[in-house]
Amino acid sequence: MPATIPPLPHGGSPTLLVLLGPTAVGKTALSLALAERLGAPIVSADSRQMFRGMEIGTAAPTREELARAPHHFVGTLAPDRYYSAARYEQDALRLLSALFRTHPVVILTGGSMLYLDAVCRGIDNIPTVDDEVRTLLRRRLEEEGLDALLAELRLLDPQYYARCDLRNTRRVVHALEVCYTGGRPYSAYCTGQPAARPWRTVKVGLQRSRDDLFARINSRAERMVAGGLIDEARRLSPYRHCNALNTVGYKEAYRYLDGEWTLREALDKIARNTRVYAKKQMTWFRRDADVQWLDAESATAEDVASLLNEGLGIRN
RNA sequence: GGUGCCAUAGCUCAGUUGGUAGAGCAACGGACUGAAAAUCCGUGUGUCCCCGGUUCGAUUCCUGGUGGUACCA
Repeated sequence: MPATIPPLPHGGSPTLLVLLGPTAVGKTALSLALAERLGAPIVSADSRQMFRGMEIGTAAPTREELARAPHHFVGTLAPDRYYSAARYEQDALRLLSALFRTHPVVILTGGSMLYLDAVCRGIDNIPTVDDEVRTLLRRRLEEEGLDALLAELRLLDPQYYARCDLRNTRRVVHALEVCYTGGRPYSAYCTGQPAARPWRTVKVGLQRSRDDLFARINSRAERMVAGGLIDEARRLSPYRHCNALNTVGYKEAYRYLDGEWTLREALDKIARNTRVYAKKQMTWFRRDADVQWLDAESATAEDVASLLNEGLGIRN
């Protein structure tokens, strides 16, 4: 429990303390120490830890860890539930407004890059795609191919066509879905303007040397498998085609359960794909100039807390 | 011990009728606006096992060696 609750920093404005970094860097441990030091609740920004029953494969906080501070958005969704970054933004904003009524500081921690951005900067207001439109476009993609859809996108939204990754089927289809659902070009909804937030945001990133991080990822993969990841995947197999299970760790576990890979092969791939994921996260985080980086090996809750009092942070 | 086959990128392998070489995976870099642990894009990093020989030129052909592998003893 918190020894002292520090005075409201920055003239009393509520502060969202964002603790980010690649997977396995050590966010959970530091977030708990911080929560205790600041008396702050923890809001998870992890697109996979939100689902129930995926504790081992997502390295979710344990029962003991959860007991050390109030947590939100951990294990709250059924695995077959549709979810998205935009829904997360809405859910998180609602939650944060409530939490700030009683807490001067709230900790937002996780590695889901788009989820963090959704809270910090916002996602433009894009219409929700009709199921009918979605089904139709998927069928047309199969029957007519990507080129036909590209030609259509070029006509309907030349602006997006010009900057779109034309090989990325998912993006092309989504842009068309929005065009048809909203009756306006997809790019018309993309303002790129950061949303205003009624709180101060301080972003702290945790860093480790690549060798160090990769060694932690490798040994964590071993521990997951030893700790029952395969059984967990087996229990979740009714949902294996849901997006929740389109996740590093489970995909490889199913290849093993299907007899395609040995356990050793699956384990090696889990470690490897987790390393690839971590690199992708670092690529994303690196370009964010608002992040203040700390060395994960030596950073203490005290170090992070002191950043709060320096008046640094982003005000939208 | 004998005979055959193999030795090329970090790994699995392709290829060069003799003109110093490429795929997949990994690695490295990047993109990212309602599926984001998702989806997609870019980059070849090499004593072509070693010593000789033939040749204008050998990773490629030939002698020998080393290592591996299969079969026969």
